[in-house]
Amino acid sequence: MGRGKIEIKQIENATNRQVTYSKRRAGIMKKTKELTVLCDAQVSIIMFSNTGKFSEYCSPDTDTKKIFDRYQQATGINLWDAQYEKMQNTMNHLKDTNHNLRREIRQRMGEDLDGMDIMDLRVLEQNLDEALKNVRQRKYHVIHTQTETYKKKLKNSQEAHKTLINELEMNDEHPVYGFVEDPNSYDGTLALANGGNHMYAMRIQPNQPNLNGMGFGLHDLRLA
Amino acid sequence: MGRGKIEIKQIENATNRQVTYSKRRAGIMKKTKELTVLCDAQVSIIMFSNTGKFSEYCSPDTDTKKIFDRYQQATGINLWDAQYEKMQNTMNHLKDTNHNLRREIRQRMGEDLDGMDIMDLRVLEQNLDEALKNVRQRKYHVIHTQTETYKKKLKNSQEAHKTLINELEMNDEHPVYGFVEDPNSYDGTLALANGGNHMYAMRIQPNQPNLNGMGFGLHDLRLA
DNA sequence: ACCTATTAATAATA
DNA sequence: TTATTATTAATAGGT
Repeated sequence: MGRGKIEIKQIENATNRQVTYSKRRAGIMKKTKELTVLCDAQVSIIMFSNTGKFSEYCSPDTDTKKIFDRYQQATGINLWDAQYEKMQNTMNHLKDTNHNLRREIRQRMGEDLDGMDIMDLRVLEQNLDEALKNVRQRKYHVIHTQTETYKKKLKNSQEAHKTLINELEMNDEHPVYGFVEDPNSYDGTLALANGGNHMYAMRIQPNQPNLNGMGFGLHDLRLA
Repeated sequence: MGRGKIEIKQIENATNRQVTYSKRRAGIMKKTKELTVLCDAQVSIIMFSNTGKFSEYCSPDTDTKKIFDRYQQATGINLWDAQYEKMQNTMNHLKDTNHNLRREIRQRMGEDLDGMDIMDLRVLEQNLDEALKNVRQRKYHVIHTQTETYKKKLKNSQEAHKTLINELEMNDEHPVYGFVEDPNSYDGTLALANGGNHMYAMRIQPNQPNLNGMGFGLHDLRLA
């Protein structure tokens, strides 16, 4: 159906190929439209040319997604649903795990203990006792470290001052006693080293303050 | 292109329609195959006839899913990816939550405390202290309840025995002292009411035993 | 993009 | 469904 018969094999000349693609594509689309009208069929065509050009046809009264859904039904083969279901399972598993983790935390907070028997409670008690010891130990360690740091800073500061004042005295030969700091003004910090359990007492009751990242104390344990 | 020209509108006669569908479908498929060969194009055709009959064409060196993936890229409109991405986000969020819950539990176990400052530690300490009190209180409550139950059982049992023995005495007029139980043989149970902290001591050290469902103590906190 | 000789598709029919 | 064939439609190559 042209000025000569052609062999059905790849057209070498790129321009010719492009022209033929356009013409024949138009022909197929036209035929398809006619088919849908004449025979009341539902058709989806998706085409990519050699050069990546995209074109599609879809019969009226439907859309590509619907046709594809139907295609999946018809073929039975369905990669998406498998993937989807797998994700759904993973998600449910994560939700369950989270739920259980929240329960464990509630129990570690001394709530939700109704389902536990004596053995459970004894294990939990011992566990909490150990934890408490660790936390106290760590707290005292941090306080001690911090106090040492402050002590050193104070000492350095005082020595810097002394040096400065000595220099002033050397230069001016007029002692300036007013600039000597009272070491006791730093004691607010040192008080922490002695336990200082009263210091932030009033701030402990309200909602958990900003803590270490998303760690201890920031989850709504009633969720999931 | 037939024995006469036809108007492009739905063919009323069902048989005719069916015949035309078959013929024209074959024509379109043939043309499409030719196109893919001549022009090196990638095409997917999905067709459903009036009567629900499914047929498809897909160019060689690819498959319908690939073409559809490409279609989604080309159109940008993509219901599946949107859904997929949404699930992925939810999943990531769940994983994060999971991770944080595990960390909180580790901290409540006295581990992973390096990132916490004095305030954090103080709050955690107070929280654990409260929890410990709750757990102890609950433990004693459970022990007390259980002990009371045993006491009642014991009492009932003894009374049942007495009644029985009385009845025997009445009937036989031969007292049977040997059957009177020694109430102190039940003291193993009563001991629990007095704290009994030594009783299961040797069983506490090994791996956490079966606890309340999936609650306290069953998660691998290093995961996620 | 248009033209048109030529081939291909297909409507009616069996 | 398949085969035939008169007729229309598609299109290859040229402009």
